[in-house]
Amino acid sequence: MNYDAVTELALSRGFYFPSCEIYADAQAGFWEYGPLGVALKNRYIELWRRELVRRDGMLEIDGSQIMSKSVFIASGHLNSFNDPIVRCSRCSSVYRADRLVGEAINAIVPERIADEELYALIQKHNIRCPKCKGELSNVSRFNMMFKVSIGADGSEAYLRPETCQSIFVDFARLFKVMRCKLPIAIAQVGKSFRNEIAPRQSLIRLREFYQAEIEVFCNPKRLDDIDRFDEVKDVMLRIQDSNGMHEVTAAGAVSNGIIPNRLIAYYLALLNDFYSKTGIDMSRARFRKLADDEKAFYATVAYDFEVETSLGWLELVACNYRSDHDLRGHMQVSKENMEVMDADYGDGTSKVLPHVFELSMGVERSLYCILEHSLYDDKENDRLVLRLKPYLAPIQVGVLPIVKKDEVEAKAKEIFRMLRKDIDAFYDDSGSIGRRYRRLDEIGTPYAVTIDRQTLDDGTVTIRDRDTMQQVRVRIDDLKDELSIRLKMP
RNA sequence: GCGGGAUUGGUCUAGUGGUUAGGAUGUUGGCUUCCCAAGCCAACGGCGCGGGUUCGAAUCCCGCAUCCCGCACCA
Repeated sequence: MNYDAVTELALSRGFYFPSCEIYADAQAGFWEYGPLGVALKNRYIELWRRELVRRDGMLEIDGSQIMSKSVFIASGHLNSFNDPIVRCSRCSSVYRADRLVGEAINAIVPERIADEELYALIQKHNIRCPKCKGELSNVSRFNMMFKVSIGADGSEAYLRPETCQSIFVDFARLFKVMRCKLPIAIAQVGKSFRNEIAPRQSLIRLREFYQAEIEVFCNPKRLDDIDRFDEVKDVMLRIQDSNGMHEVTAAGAVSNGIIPNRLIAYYLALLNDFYSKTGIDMSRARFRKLADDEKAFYATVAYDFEVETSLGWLELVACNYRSDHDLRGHMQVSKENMEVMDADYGDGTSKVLPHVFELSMGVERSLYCILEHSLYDDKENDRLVLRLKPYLAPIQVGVLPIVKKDEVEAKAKEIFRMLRKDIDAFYDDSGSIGRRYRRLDEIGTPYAVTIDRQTLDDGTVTIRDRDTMQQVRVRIDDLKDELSIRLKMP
């Protein structure tokens, strides 16, 4: 299905909708999760915990969203998480100053060039607005972080632009108190904030959004020494690099150099396993190796996990080898030692400043892809079906009396009460049975339990399967078990 | 941020200055109904915000905001 269909479903059934929408000064880039959306998100996160955090023995933390200025001096965000821009004084078009100059003088402009130098170049070469030939303003900076002031004296701080900085800041303590050994992964799911110039497309580019990030701390000399690699060596990965698309096993990708080491291959494989269980069509997904000019300022090697949608290829997860960029930065600014002890591998030292490989996941984008890949227009049966994996469905089972008559209704309510504490169940007795099935189909409810006259005679009910519309009859005594089996996480 | 288009019940939409603002769908209640959006009755619910023009504005003009498309930007 396409973006419009997903958006209409989201609005009409309360998966998500614009924030502050009753006010005219509502800002773009902020969206709310409704009841179905938050349930879907929670189940998605639970699958993430299962397939990544627990599977790999990661530590999970939950850090502050507001962090002090020093954090972002150390991380480089105050200097690098902003773009030099110039504005045309006539048509007020805005351009990236470094790129404009680079194109005009046909040379590469260094990343760390000062604004004054950039402006000097603009004047020296008489660079004008590409659109209207108007004069360009002074170079200014647009920082993507939201600044906040704390307390009565208004101390400067920032909303975190990525969740991972808490992990780096907390690393030294966590390593000690959790008795860690390299390699160790630390995970966090939470909100991040970026002051995007042009938020677009509902959940795709937000100013406030959830990230689920994993930072793997490792000894840079031991990147091929991963005990658990055998678990994933046969996982098939689709990897695109400058030589084209490769469909290879994790082990094959390492041996022929498509992936530089086993550590990266191992975590890409875990991520692949996770996404293959979300219901995203993996034949429309790939890991794309980024070229040097696409990478973030801190990355030395980067793969994006991308999924094809009606909006084109969407980046869901940035997988960056950040080397020691972050720990080194925090070590220098805070004077806190971030080195840890590892085994002595024969070079006479066991002290190491860990390197980091990260999996930085955009939660909203992932949920959007799941919705788009799951939504199906079943023309044969004249219905819209959200074919979510049962374990991700916001409402897991509908409980429906076949007719609204005293005895059947009472029995149905009794069964609903029996289920509701263990299973996300929804009771519905309004309208015809077909209409109620359709409503459940549209929000992705995988099963419907129907109570009919036979229930009163022999204590059985039917379970209807959303995708096949087939029904099986089970005893009420077995119902909870029957449903639990079907709803189990994979 | 630039250019273009758009904004009417929860959702989709008709409406070129005077309409009781229409329909579909939905929701609620009732009747009917024992398996896939059936039918009947009733009810609920709307012109993005702010200015202006006009005797009169959903409709014309200006500003703002949001949404969509393209450009630019994007960890």
